[in-house]
Amino acid sequence: MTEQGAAADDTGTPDTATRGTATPGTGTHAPAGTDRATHQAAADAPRVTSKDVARAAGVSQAAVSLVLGDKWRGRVSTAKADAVRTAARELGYRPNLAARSLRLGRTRTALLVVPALTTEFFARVYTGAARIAADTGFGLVLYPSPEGIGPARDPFDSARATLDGVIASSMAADALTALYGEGLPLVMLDSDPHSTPAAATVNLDIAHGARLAAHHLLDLGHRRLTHLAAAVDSWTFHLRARALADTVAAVSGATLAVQAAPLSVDAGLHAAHAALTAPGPRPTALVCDDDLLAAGACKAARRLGLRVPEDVSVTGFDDLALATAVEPELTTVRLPAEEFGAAGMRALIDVLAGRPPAAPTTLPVELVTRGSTAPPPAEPRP
Amino acid sequence: MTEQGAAADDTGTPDTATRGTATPGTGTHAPAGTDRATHQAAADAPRVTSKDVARAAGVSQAAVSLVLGDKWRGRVSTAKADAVRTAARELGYRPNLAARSLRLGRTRTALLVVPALTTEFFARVYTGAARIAADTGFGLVLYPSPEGIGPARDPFDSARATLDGVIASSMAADALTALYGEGLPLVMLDSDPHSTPAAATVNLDIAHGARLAAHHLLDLGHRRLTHLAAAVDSWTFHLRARALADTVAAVSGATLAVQAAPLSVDAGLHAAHAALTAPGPRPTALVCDDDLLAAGACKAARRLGLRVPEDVSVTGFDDLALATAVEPELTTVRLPAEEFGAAGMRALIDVLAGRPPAAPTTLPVELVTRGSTAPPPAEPRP
DNA sequence: ACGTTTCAGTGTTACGTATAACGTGACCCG
DNA sequence: CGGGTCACGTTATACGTAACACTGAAACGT
Repeated sequence: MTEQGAAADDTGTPDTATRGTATPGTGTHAPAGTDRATHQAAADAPRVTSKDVARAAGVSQAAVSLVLGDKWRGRVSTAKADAVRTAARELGYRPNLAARSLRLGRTRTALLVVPALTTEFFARVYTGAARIAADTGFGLVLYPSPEGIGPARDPFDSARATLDGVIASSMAADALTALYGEGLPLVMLDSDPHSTPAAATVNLDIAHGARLAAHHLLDLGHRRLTHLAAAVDSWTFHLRARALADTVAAVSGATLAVQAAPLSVDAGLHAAHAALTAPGPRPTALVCDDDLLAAGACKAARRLGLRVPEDVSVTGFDDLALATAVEPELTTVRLPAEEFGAAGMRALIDVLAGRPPAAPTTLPVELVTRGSTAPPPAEPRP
Repeated sequence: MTEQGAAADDTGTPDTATRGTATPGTGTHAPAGTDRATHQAAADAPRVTSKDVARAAGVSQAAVSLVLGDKWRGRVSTAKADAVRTAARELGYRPNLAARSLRLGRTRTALLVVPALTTEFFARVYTGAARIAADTGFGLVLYPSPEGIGPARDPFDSARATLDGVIASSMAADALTALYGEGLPLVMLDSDPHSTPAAATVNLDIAHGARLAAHHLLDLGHRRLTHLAAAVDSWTFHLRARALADTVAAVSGATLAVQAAPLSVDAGLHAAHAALTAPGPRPTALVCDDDLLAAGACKAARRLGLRVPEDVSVTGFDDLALATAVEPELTTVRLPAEEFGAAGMRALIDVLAGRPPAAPTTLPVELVTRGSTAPPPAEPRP
């Protein structure tokens, strides 16, 4: 599968193999097979160590460490401290993170476990977490789901040695079993606080979002709703289902059916088709667990000759870019994805610093009303 | 672990600080409330080192390193090698990556530089690269764009010390200036092979994709096309523009206008509106630089009372999830995003291993014909 | 004048790994 | 039978950093 690009060679690529690359000293005559010695790809970097800085500044290495570590108050004179700092700057000194990690036993690196990164939602969660990680000098590495990553080794093999802590989405709960008991500080995103032994928890106010969506539709006059539910066994989706059911049940005469589907446009299409063609009175509103399902639902409705929102209303969840790309634009529950990730990272940093983690945070969500919802069609009176 | 209170040795220091060990200065009278010292969140992990394995297996630490590093042929007996391996397994030994990196001067970690991760395309690129990184025991860290990451320090401050190599999208060219000259092996994704000094290059056959889209529309009979061009100064978009212009120019009587827009649904909407309402004969086809622009273009067309594809055809680029979420589904150029990232990672690993990088790869693209393109409306004959 | 505290530093060590350098016997060959 | 090779290991570093333990002075209080 390596040589893939043989097809479509009409590009007229320069076929001359004479590549004027750098790579000096490639032995042209000797094939040599594989050089056992490291072939010196690009190791011309004269590494600058703290000892070099010390020599340049006329102090000891220990003083350099003190000054650069900002622990020199009353230990090093201001003059020498300045000398150290200018020397470090002029030499372009960068501390060797491997050595520091070895010494300190900490790596300032965290792991973010998400079910899948291609999901725009989790890409945004990552972005938010990475932003504040970068601001605080942390690294953030990703573990984007067991099925996405292929048959790799246990990704936590090296975790204990490499990571200071973990932030995990409850949607990746299967991966968590591998972590459990590893003794790593763990921050959970959107998980049942009673079931998971986490050092801290950050939640989105999912139940409130579901209630907002339900109330919106009920207020418009809808009485027959169907919940296009994610076929994912996860806390956040259980919450949505329950909040939806409770809200609908509170309004007399309203019913809530449920149709499960994996999280994709296509699955949404099929599930909505099933819901809209099921025997009995047709639902007038479809409440979907995310925007992909909602987009699929809109397609299904139109294929059945139904107009959105005149004949059937649709709501989504997440407010992805997709929500405004489809027509009509989706009424959806906006989740603060970046802030979600950022809050998770902040909580982890607190835990690592030994600060008592802030009380379990719950981030507010909001209903964005767009064109995919409207009052139900006039009921045919029998 | 010296016996502290044994006797007054040569120093003759009085017992002013008899407990020179942990927690200095804990006043016995103080209730102590919250210890300022590290609060010991979860540090009960009894780290297993190669020395522990050595002791358990009855060999020296060096032998453990040899065996586990698979360099023991003719140096250690099979029996002892087995003993080492079982001891390592039973103790749950995990090599300390920080120590290894310090010793070796390599980290087995690469950096992927992308313009933005929220873009589904680059999320997929990352996924592909991460998959093969995991398979080969590499780490992969992300640098998701200067504007996305906030006012962090130069992310390459620690790069030289932490990274073995870099994979960079040409769309993040501004970030590359910081890298240039750092001496890190660099693999470029989709860049002009003549302009960038990279150790290896992996390209998508973008020009071919653009030609496919243009030919598709020209074959359907379109003669007035407008290119909704990304307002991004990047090699890949220059390529699209040129290939499009060349292909259209080759068909007599066909014209190509250009309308620039940032890469978003909204920008596509506005740009398409401008293109469709510009003075002169209306274009019958809009060729968009990505699917977001195409989705916006569809919205603009419909708001002007034009049907897609009957009145105006639209093509996209990338084949994102969005392409099948909108209606009509988008005719688009599918780019093998995961394979793109994977090829980049493979190339970098080759470079790092000292193997001559495979010839500049060009990955094939393909046109996916869906519902957003059709023959142009019958021309009103004056 | 004398102990004591503070200032301003330096010497040294350990973190855990990989490998070069250094022995051992045992065996083989001339 | 002596030297040389081989098979099998061990000892001893070095990587770069942070922090502990210590040391001269100078300042300070009485």
